[in-house]
Amino acid sequence: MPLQTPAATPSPTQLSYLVAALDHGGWSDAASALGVSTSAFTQGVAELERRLGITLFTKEGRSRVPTSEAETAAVHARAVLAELSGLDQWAREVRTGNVGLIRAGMIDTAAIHHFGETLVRFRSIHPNISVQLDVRPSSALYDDLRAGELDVVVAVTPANNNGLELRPLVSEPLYVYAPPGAVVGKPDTWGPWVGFPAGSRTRGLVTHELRQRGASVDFIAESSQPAVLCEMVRLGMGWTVLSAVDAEREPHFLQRAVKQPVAERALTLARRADRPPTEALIRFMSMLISEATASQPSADPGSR
Amino acid sequence: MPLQTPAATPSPTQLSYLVAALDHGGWSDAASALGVSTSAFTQGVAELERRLGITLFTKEGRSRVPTSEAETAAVHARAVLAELSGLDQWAREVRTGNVGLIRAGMIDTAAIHHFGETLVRFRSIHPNISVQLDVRPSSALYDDLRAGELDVVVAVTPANNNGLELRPLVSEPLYVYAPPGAVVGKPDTWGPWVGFPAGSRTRGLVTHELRQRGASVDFIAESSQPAVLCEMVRLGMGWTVLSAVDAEREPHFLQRAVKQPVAERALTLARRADRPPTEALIRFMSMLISEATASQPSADPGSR
DNA sequence: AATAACAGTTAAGCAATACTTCACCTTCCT
DNA sequence: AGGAAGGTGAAGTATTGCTTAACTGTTATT
Repeated sequence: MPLQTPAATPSPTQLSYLVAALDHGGWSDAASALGVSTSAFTQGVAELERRLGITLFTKEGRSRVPTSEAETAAVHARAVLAELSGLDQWAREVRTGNVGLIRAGMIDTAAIHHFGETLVRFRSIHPNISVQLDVRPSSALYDDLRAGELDVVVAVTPANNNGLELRPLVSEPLYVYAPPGAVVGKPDTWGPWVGFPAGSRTRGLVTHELRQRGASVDFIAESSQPAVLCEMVRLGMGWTVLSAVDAEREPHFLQRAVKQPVAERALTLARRADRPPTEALIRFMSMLISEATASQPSADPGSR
Repeated sequence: MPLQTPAATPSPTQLSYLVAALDHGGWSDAASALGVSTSAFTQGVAELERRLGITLFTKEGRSRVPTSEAETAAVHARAVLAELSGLDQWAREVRTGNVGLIRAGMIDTAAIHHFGETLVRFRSIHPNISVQLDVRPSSALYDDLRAGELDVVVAVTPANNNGLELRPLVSEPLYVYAPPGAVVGKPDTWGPWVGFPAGSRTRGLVTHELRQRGASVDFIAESSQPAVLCEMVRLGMGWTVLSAVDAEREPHFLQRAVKQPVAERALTLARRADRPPTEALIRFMSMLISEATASQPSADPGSR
């Protein structure tokens, strides 16, 4: 049974014929305004009448005049076409990246210190792109990114970039901070520590570097919030390793125990490689990238 | 150059696929809900994405999940479909005759005496059918009917029914009315007359019948309004010939000068034969016809 | 690890649609 | 009467939207 659906609904083209017929003097006039032949127009109107089951025009001399039903039908037709062109226009704006929704995730350092101003500026430049920002630890962000809950993530460079497309953004030196009054000697005298939770990217990095230097890796307390770690150090609970932006900032200002950084924490921009970025997302990412390179003049300071 | 228009607009079918995809769990589910194969569904969604130029779904394992754009697009899609189904529903109501517009024309006698109540009742039975009533002399009504300004007319039976479809409604006897105190003798003593304007159907009829009886046809005043003619007669300006419903009614009540009618004026229902009546018009006409035969029990009063 | 079930895709073919052009047909105007 | 104007119909073609059937990649089962 190859019959598809004879009880067809009016096509947008046919509806546009109807409104054109009412807007213009005659059919050939209306047809050429739409850029089709009068014949196509005739057939289109006839088909519309068939589908609606209503006579829309009657012959009057050698021309056609609309019935009173045609006027009412045209009201509906115009409404349909208006909605349709609304859709069309929205699509065009999405394509050009003027509107959109970006679900972004960042670790707190990135959201606050590195890209806080960038986010504000992006929103002011693109008021019709709504940015939903999720601030959480790196691993949670990568999980959500992989699950498709997030479109883009700024976090500590992950171990496996499986299925992700990465762009390096900034590199943060990590320094050792000791409790007030502590004696800072050789690395093997450092500790005990407070730090990010076991399993976090930064914690792993720090543990590795401390071990290399022969320091203890005895963690007696954990928190994923840098501010909390700072406060613990100030209270004398232990030592920690943090980025300067996290530690040397009011109201929890700490002094570096050692001049040289013990590690480097690289922040990357990540998105799922398998889903094409929207234009809005592309704009967002390029803004992050350009701001990052601007604030961090790359690895060779002697250039130029 | 056979290329028609590659920048196609989304089809309603495709939009319905989008909303179905968001309403149901998976695509095959949605497809079967719409009564099409999953294959058709896949292709439809793909085509919609192509036409909009926007990625609406991404692969997630072995299923497909909507992007944030899809949700917004669906809002537009739903709007379009709602308007479209509004059109559809309106068309159905017009087809069944529940809604409509009827442009009717009647001579005043018909509008007031014969079908006044009918019009009121029709409006109360069919509140969504709007009846535009035009009350004018017969010839003007026929002109407008022929010009397509009116859909249906109740007037004095016309001489030429060229292109019209007629249905007899009622037949009115016309009586002679004389001024108060006038002596009523043989027809050749009647007159002078006041009557409908020369050229009107009734005037022609009356003139013809008076002439047959040997009466004068000396018209000294004209009006198309029966009430005005009555008043002229009461003021002694002349005699007239009117239907009983027009003449023997307050506040212009006249007494018949002669018991027997001098003529019969037939009122007919007329519409253009070349344009198909809407369902609403059919209902209107049948109501007029049934009321007319009810009030005028046909030519054989002894039946049953 | 093999296999089956599942969810969606792709290919091929077909019917309907929506155009085109060209030859009409009517009506109106001169 | 002759021609222009406005619309219609037929024939042919491109595009659309559907179907079935074979296929791919993922997830669950054994």
